[in-house]
Amino acid sequence: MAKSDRIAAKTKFLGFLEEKNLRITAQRRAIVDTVFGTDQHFTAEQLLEWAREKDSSVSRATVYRTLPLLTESGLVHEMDFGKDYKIYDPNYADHPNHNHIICDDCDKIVEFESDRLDQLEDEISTGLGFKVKTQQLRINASCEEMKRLGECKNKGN
Amino acid sequence: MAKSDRIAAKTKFLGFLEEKNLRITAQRRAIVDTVFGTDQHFTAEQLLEWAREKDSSVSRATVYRTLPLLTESGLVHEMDFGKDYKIYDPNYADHPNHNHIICDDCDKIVEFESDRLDQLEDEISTGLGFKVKTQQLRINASCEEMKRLGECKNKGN
DNA sequence: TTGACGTTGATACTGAGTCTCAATATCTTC
DNA sequence: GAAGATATTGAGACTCAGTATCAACGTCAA
Repeated sequence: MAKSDRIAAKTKFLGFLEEKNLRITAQRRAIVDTVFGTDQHFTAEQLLEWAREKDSSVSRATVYRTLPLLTESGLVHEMDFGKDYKIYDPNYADHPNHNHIICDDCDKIVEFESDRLDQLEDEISTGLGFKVKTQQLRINASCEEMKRLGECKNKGN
Repeated sequence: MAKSDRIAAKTKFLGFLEEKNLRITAQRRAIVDTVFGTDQHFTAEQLLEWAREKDSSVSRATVYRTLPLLTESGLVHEMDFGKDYKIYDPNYADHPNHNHIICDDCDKIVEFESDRLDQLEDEISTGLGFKVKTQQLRINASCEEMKRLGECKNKGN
């Protein structure tokens, strides 16, 4: 995400708050600055830690209260990969329909989009009498190619 | 799952225990009977409750200890739909590659398989340098058709 | 029957996420 | 700028699925 996009995302979120008659507080600013100051996926606990570096008064409760606002605004995407925690993606606005391949060896997450996939999912769902609301394809894989290129760091177990 | 398949699954699991030099206990029998005595998806807590009806001595710990054995044996499939609990599917041996549509209104889960989908996933993954190990497509949807047929019971909230 | 050892239940614990509530900050109105 | 209505805050208690511990017990081969 380019720097201009980050500023745009931040502005959009502040607008979202205003629309809903929610207040712009120092803590929310710190959280939003953090979220749109990185391209990385993060967990709630990571966000808490990072946001506290900007404003030490940010509490766990506020982080957990702000995350649903961020996802509701459509700027951040919440993902559940079946670990014990959720993962958040700050690049959602740019890639709203992406899927994930997770390397079981190194935990690396790769995103991809596919119109053919979206189409097929739609077709199948409609055939079964459903209307797709959201969709999440998760592929667990081993990164053969990445290993060869030395990009896969095996977990030490 | 037909009754004969259930008995087969149970026998296979007992064989799996024997192979691994694990003991066949009354509690494991109760759990296995429960698992292969239903077609329904279930949670760990549900399994505990049901198994206790067969043998009141079954403890929560034993259920949680037996579930990984059941999934390791390949007879039961563990799924995480991003709720706060995992869901287990006792029909896995018969349909090892199925996907799920979840109705957001009534929590109903519908399974489906698609060769075209499997193929497409494989193609995309290979193109990105990965080798698929497992895959899980989850579609959250509203069951338009089911509502019309009166099969969707909206949650009361 | 014995004994090695796998398995058990009760219960304490973990950790992500939620709830509560009194204190505080924001923003609008004047 | 002050006041007031009310949204928001942090600390910490709480929830709940799942895990770890450990002494007592059950299984099964010999």
